[in-house]
Amino acid sequence: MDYNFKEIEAKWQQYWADNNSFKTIDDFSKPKFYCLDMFPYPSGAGLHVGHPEGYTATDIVCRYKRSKGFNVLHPMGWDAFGLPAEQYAIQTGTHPAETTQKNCDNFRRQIQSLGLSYDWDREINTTDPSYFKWTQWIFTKLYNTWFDATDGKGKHINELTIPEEISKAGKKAVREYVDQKRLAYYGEAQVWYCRTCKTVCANEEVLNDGSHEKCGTKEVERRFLKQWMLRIPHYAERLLEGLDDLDWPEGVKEMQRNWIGRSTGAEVDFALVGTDKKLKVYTTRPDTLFGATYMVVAPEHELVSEITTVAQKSAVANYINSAAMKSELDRTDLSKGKTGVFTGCYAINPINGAKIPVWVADYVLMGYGTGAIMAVPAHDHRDFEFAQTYNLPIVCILDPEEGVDTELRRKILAGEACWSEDGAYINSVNKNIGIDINGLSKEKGIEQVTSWLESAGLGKATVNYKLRDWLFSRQRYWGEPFPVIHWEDGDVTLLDDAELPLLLPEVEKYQPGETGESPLSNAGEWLHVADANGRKGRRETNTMPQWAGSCWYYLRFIDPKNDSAPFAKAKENYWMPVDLYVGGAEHAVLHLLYSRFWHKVLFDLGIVSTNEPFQKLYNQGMILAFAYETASGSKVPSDMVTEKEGKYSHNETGEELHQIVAKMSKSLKNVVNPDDVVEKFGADSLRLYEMFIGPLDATKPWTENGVKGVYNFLRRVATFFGEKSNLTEGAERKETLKILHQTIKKVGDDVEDMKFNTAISQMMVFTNHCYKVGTVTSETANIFYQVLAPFAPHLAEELWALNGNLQSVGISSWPQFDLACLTEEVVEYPVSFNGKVRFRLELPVGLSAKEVEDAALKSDLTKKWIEGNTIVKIIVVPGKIVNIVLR
RNA sequence: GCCCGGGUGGCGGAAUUGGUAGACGCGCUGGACUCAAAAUCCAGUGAUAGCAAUAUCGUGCGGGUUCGAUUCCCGCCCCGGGUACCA
Repeated sequence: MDYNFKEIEAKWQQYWADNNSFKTIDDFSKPKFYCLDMFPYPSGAGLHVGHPEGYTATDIVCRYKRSKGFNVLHPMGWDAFGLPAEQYAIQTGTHPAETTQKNCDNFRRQIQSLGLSYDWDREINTTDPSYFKWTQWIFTKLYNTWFDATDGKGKHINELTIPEEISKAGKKAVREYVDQKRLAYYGEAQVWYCRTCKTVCANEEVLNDGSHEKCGTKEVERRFLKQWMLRIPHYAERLLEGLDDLDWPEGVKEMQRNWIGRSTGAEVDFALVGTDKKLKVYTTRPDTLFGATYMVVAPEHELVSEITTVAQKSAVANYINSAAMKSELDRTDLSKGKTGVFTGCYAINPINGAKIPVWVADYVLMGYGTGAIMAVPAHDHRDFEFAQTYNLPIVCILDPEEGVDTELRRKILAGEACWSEDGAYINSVNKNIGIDINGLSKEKGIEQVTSWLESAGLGKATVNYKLRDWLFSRQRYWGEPFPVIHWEDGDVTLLDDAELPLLLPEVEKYQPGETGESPLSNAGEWLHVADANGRKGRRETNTMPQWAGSCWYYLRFIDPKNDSAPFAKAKENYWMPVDLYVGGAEHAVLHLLYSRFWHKVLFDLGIVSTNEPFQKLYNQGMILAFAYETASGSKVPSDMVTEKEGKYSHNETGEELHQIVAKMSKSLKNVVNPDDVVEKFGADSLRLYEMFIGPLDATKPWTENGVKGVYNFLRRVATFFGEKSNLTEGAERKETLKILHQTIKKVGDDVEDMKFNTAISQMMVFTNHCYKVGTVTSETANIFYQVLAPFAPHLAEELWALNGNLQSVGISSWPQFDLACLTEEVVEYPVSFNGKVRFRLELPVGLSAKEVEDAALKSDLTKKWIEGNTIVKIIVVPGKIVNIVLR
């Protein structure tokens, strides 16, 4: 048989479509397997070879699981809100929905051409009103939820007890109180704003030199704007704990832990001299209180203006101004050194009564802890650097003892060097208050000082997180509108469920408004509303960020057409959690943290039945390409490169180039389009190569010769098994049976372990064997097709049908391997002398160690190797190796 | 700086409760077929020495444990990713 992949693939794709082969039925009696791909943003560029990598892997797992009797949910959809379609709209006036539709159609066509077994009846699109209706609905749930810290659980806002003094203070006070508790709130936030683009931009879009990545101008400034925020830090502890039981790559879990950034320490109050105010600091090292020689507050700290003395007023004001002008990147640039200014105010160190100066410096950040610190320069590198710059006292209270060399220790004790590790306390006694931690180690010190602070009412043990409120609004057109109305009297209300979805208005221009307002502020008719009493209101004009739609899409796949609920409870109960989630590592934190957060809120509200959404996560590695660069490091496009005997040179200059691995890029002309690969080698070859190129989680370069290699394999399969005379009836050769059953076992095990590359190599070994022996039985062939089917489904179906099977290979059961076929009769023992293998000895299987030893000693070859030496010891590992130690 | 990955032939990669290093594929070399080429099929292919049998070396570097180390331990080097004044 010729390997006519075009014909074969078209035929079977049609067959699967006609027979609804991949339709998932909600049959609750079967064991379920929910296998999810991170759904793509349908860009205008179409599919990249990186997309089918993950999709093929999950497809193989799904086809395998189906043949093992599982009810498999394997859906696909589009994360289709996003900036590119909107920018295209600004340039051309094309409605983003139109662009999106076109791109989705193209993505769908490309994905379908790969023979992936998705249930297309469950396709979803985040921009579809029937989808974002429920995104808006979930937003209203977040808005109407508060976090009860006592129970560690989110609850409906109706369950919030209003303190009596608040209710007495009137309606406005009550509303403010409640708003402070909601998981979603509308508040002032400091954001980046680009005057050229007339829009806020993300931190990542502002480059090192203070210019805006998108337009290149330096018209970027910080603005305070009212924005929607989500109180994700309330779930910090839950998000942290939840990680422990997840089957995720350790690296991803670690990144989430770092992002959440839990630290334990204490809050300590310092009295301010000459005022009745207190300055509250957060520290992880309350034990070093004796070494606190000054304090620092962030420039934005509310007390700054109050505590600054008249003499220091202008210096402080200047400093605050210049700090405000600095970009975040300047401010956090460690190489630039620390700056600050004295406020003129002093505080009292509660542990020893010392009067210490209060400074303002921008190395202290308002957003973490209390925005103020006690500085312990002897034992904190940042404080040390600052103290050196401004000649502030450095008092060592922790002796490193034997931990360092004598010179360094001398410096540390003299306050000339900084020591942040453990040691033994010195100078840490205050008899008046009964504190003496001298000689203790760090752990004990922290414990004792903290309990003293608590008993003295000066502070308390505190847990802090780096995780911040999530800025949840964008000044964009192409996003989910917030179902929110701002009324003229200052009231804010949400639409009723019955009024959802709130659709996007048609607008004439997609350009943002003049004052940092979203393009929706141009939509006059949509914008202005009035209630029954004639009260006027204005709709929220910001839209939700792209994360919103992807936060819960895995739930919608369960019941995508439900229009009375986001999903039916019974179905959710059956399908959740997701058993396998595959996608790129770039979502290690944001998407995966955001959706875990939403999921936990929904769990608390009784809307979902599992505490976590994704039980097992697997990150596919990136697919890169070879690129070429000159000795000086400049890159050369692939079409300018000539290869000769493993050396590369420039077509025109003849300069020698060396091969590197880099991201595919248009400028390097090394982008691979999956369409071209399918056209040239077929979908099965593309699928197989995506898996054979290397381990799924590794970063690896694409090579066309590699595709040829797997194409060659498939062609050899088609040629061998397509030839009727190669298939016989009757009993199979023993050796063929052995390799066949090895293959069944290895491929099955490897699929379970996501080791697809070695599964394929085993199938190659089997095929090479078939060529060697010339014929196999048709039963052997059938079994091989079943093993091949998850990987190269089109070819497997074709051969399966050719062999007389009437139903799809996809509905057959995974073959059982027979242990009896795998057992060897002889073992080839490597015999080594002093660890070096010298020869091999064939022995019957199942001999005892003693029998193996005797047999080895009897061999003439052994005698030869022993000659002139004495045997010290003989090690026999039955079934593995013989090692004879000589002297 | 800190955290997490990873270093194995010319290349992508196999093999770890410590037990024959280099499966499978690419590339390369030789042969068959062909007027020739492509395609295909067959054989070889870690390095060095040798006609060969064979020997020595060999999993980033330096040590250690062991009968035996790619695998375990200690100390380094290099590459990739994440993060960054979080007190």
